[in-house]
Amino acid sequence: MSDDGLTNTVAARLRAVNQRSTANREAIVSVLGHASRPLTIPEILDAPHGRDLAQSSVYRNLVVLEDAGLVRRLVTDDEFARYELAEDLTEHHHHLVCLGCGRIEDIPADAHLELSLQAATEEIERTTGFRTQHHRIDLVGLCRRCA
Amino acid sequence: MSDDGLTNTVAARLRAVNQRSTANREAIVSVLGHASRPLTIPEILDAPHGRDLAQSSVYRNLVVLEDAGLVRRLVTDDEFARYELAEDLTEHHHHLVCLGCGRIEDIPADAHLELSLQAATEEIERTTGFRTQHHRIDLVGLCRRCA
DNA sequence: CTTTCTGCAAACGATTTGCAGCAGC
DNA sequence: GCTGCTGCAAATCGTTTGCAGAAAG
Repeated sequence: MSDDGLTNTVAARLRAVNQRSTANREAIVSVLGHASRPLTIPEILDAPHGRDLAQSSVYRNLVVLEDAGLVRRLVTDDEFARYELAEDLTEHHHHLVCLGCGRIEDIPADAHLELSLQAATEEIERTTGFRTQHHRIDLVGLCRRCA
Repeated sequence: MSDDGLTNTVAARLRAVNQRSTANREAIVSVLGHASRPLTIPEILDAPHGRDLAQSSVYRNLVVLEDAGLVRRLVTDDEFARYELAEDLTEHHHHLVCLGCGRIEDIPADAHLELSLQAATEEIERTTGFRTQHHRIDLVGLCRRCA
């Protein structure tokens, strides 16, 4: 999505949940939109955005952005939560989790794998009554640099 | 694995990392071994084990048990971390994560899905240099009761 | 102008840690 | 008997929250 299209989507979805469109919120979405991986809050605070974000505002705004369906929160084994743009603003992807440096990288979803998972999901829903909303696939190991 | 076999494995792996075999540690492993899903620390404390575990000891012992390769720690979106027996003591499985009640249930791995994922993993390792140690697949949605 | 957002500083709560006494080996 | 485990209570630290002033609409 173009930066402009993204800006419009942000404004629209915030309005839809009765939240105001503010410079802080735009800045946070912009930072996430330019990353190829989920970011921690320290990383968001350190990223350049032409304005100094207060930590508490970032925490509060990420909750709002998540409610608005603009952002997804991930939790992993390390100390900080991580945030990425909602999948309908990016592309369906999975994650490589590095045990060495703690970094998480996005990886595009594989079509054949998605089909297998969809078949397995349907079988599970049939036998358990579970209603799937989305899935997560993570490969956990060591990235090239840490290997 | 039988309860006795498990007890021996626990003793052996603790010894291997220079840790003592204690009643608390056996009790924690036993509780996890009788659950069909990962448990939080409050759940472990509430489970009957014929002995009163101190919260701090449970936290400390779970770290030791994880080091010994007996237990795996999971983190999800809710407030508490969850613990389950290491996969070589159970069977390879994936998780159903319920957004309603927060519960996580084990689900056996599907052979065809595993093959697809293995193929995708090899391709990813080839192109990125990532070294996979294990993977996670979660279905996130609502369980039968919460649907 | 009114309502909501922001930044600061204080509160919260899951997890970790210091310490003195008890248990594994 | 040493050494390391246990329980208690206090500390830690990522995250949340109360409040007074600033910005969105």
